[in-house]
Order: sequence, then structure tokens, then C-alpha cells
Amino acid sequence: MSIMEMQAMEVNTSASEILYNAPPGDPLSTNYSLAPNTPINQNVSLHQASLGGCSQDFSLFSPEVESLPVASSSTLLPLVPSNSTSLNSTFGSTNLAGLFFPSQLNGTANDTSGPELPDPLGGLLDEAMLDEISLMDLAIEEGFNPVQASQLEEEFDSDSGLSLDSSHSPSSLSSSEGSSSSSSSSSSSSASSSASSSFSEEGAVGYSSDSETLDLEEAEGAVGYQPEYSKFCRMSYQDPSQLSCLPYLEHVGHNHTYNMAPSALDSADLPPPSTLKKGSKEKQADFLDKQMSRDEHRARAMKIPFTNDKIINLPVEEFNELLSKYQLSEAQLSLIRDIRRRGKNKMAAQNCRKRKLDTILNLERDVEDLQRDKARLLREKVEFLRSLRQMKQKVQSLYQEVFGRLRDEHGRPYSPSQYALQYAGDGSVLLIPRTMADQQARRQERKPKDRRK
DNA sequence: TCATTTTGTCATCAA
DNA sequence: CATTGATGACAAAAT
Repeated sequence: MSIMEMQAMEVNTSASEILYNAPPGDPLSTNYSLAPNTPINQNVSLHQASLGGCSQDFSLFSPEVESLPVASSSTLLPLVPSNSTSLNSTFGSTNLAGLFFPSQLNGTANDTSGPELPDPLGGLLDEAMLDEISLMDLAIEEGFNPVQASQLEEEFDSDSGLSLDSSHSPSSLSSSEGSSSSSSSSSSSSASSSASSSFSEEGAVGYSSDSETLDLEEAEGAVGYQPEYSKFCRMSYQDPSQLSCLPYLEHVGHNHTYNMAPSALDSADLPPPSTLKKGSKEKQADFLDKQMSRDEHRARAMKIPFTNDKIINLPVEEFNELLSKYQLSEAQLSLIRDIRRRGKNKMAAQNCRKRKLDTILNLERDVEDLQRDKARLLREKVEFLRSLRQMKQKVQSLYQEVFGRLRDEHGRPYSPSQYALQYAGDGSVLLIPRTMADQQARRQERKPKDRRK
């Protein structure tokens, strides 16, 4: 995405107008009153705004550009009869010209570059940019950071936009992107791995007979997945049925009648011991009954002689060992197998769901990161265009100065409508008749456009 | 009671 | 081949 945008930025720069439009209070734009006379309607839609700006720019600087919808060169030429025409042909005919944009970017409301500051490079403005950059882009971000922007500005002033482009955005972008994506992937992978490891660990603890040391947190570990998200993870670790799986509850099991009920006794939200002592045992039994999972009920009904927790969490070897100690009917064995399968799957499902939530969280984080990156790139683009605009104006004024000092053999100044300066490939500057300049301008004008299509 | 969320279960695949 | 974990889909349970 970033690459695309950067490319788009190089090729079509009409979007710059939008960018300038977006932050009306942009403190930076106030620093540059380059186009003070440019009429700006900030309330118009993006397209209108940009087109309006474009047409003005183009009319001033590149009347020869046919593609432009409103080449109002005729109307505006009178304002700048001499330099505007010459500038157009000149810049339009050179590759260098492509570097410079219309100086009046729409959004710079405070800018004051009017018709008297024609821009030879209006042709570069391309509406394609509008598709990629919109006010929305800027609206999304948390607003321009004046400090950052000014820093960027300074860099632009002292440095070339390209250097900044290459040194800044890619590194920061890649780093942030990499961190975010890697964090998501690594975190999820590590989480899952830790999940499995801790799970097996728990299992090991679990079947080490009567370890009463497991606490709730370890129980969480048993499930294996404990990512940092707290708000998101709504899994209830207090679930009695889950606790029943924990080995440390087994020892309560010799509560005769209810082998698997004891889980309830240890859980925090259960009735206090007083009720256990003095409360009716019936009620207690009912309560415990309700706390038991379906499989626990089934196991009790089938008189399975050991806890579901063991059935589920013992490793295969010990599990088979355990089974061999008892004379179990086929139905009992079948139920035990089901209990084991379901119990394991239950935990797997819990892990799976937590993992899914974690993934979603990470993706959300990634989205935020990418949005930040995008906003930053847009900011950088604005600064880039800003400096570009400045350079254009410099070149333009230089052009006018040079052209204005030229004299023919009779000591008379050249007419800007008949002659134009043109950069040669070797770096020299030639004074050529306008007609030639126009032709060359058209030739160069078409090449890039055709190439793009 | 109804809607929504959470949890359990099953089927299936892959390791 | 048996076991186990992951996961989608569905249903029961809980909120």
C-alpha cells in the first residue's frame, strides 16, 4: 500500500490539493504563503476543489496540455502575458519541468500565489491521486502533528524529498509493520506453543496423583492460553466443570457418594463451609449435582470408579494402567473413552477460542498500526509536496529572471510569446522558438501518459 | 420470553 | 493404526 501510494505520489500529484485542503488549520501551511491570491473554496468537494485548482494552475503554466479540462489559458494569459506562455512551453518540454507543480495548491487557503505566479508544471497534476488520497485519509488520522511536520519540513528544506522518502518512511514503516505483524504472528505462535507446553505440563501435574498445590492460575495455565488481553478474554476460568478437571480436587473425592462433585467445594463462588457442616446434605447434594458436568453425571451413573479428571488428563500409559486395574464393562469403557475424548476436546475448544480471540486482537492492533503508518505517510507526502511547491517557485522565478535579462542582437528583450528557455539534456539552457518548444512539450507530454496506460 | 453470548460436543483433518 | 490437537459447525446452557 505504501509503495503504491508513494509511486502515485511521484507520478500524479494532483492529490496534493486535497492534502492541503484537509487540514485547514495546518500550522505549517501558514508558514508558507506562496500562493496568496489563489482563490480557494474549502467547502467544495474534493474533486471540485482539486479541479478548480488544477485548471487554474494549468491555465497558467501548461496551456498546451490538452487533457486538462479547463485550460483557461486565454483568460488568464492576459494577467501574465509574457512569462506564462514562455514558461509553459519551456517547462512542458523538459523533463525537469515534471518536477515542478503548480504553486497554488488548493488547500492552502492562506497561500497567496495568484495568477502572477504561474506554474509551468500543472500537467503533472493527475486526478488519479484523488482516488488514492482523500480527505477521509486525513480525517482518519489524529490530525497533523505540527512538530513532526515542521521537522519534516526542515528536512525537506535541507534535503531532497527523495532522501527523506527513502530514509524515513520505508524504515519506520517496515519496522512498525514488521513489529506489528511479527508480534501478532510470534505472539500467537508462541502463545499456542506455550499453551501446548503448559498444557502438557499441567497434565503431568494432574496425573501425579494428589497434588493439591494447583491454584486457579495454574488451572488457567492448564488451558494453556493466557494472552495479555484482559478485556477481550471473557472465558470463565471459574467454571466448576472446568475445575472438576483439576487434579487437586480429587482428594475431596472420598466424599463417598459424589466422587466427582468435590470440585464445587473448592471453587470460590461456592457456599461457605458453614453450609457444608450444618446445611442439609440434601441441598448440598443437589447443588453439587447441578455443578457436575453431563459427563460427570454419566460417569456416576455408570459407576465409574475414578474421576473424570483422571480419565481426561492422564497420559495414555497411565490411563491404560488405570483401566487395567478395574473390571469394567464394555459400556463403562466406552463411556470412559467418550469422556476422555470429550474432555480433551473441551479444553482444545477453549484453547482454540482463546487463540481466535487473540488473533482478532492482534489483527486489530495491526490495523491500528497500519492506519498510523498511513497517516504518517500522508503527512510526509504533504510535506513533500510542500517542498516541491517551493522548489517550483524558485525555478520559476529564476526562469523569469534569466529570460528577462536576455537580449537579442539589437539589445531588445525576447518576447516570451515567441521564445522560451529550454533545458538541454547536457544541462545547458537553450533559447528556442516557442513553436519548437511547444512541439517538444507535447511529445514529452504523451509519452508518460501512454506508458501509464 | 427472547436475543445474545458462552460453552460443550461432534465431525473431520492433520500431525 | 491409535492418539491427540485444531477447528468449523451446531446445539445446549448461560446471561
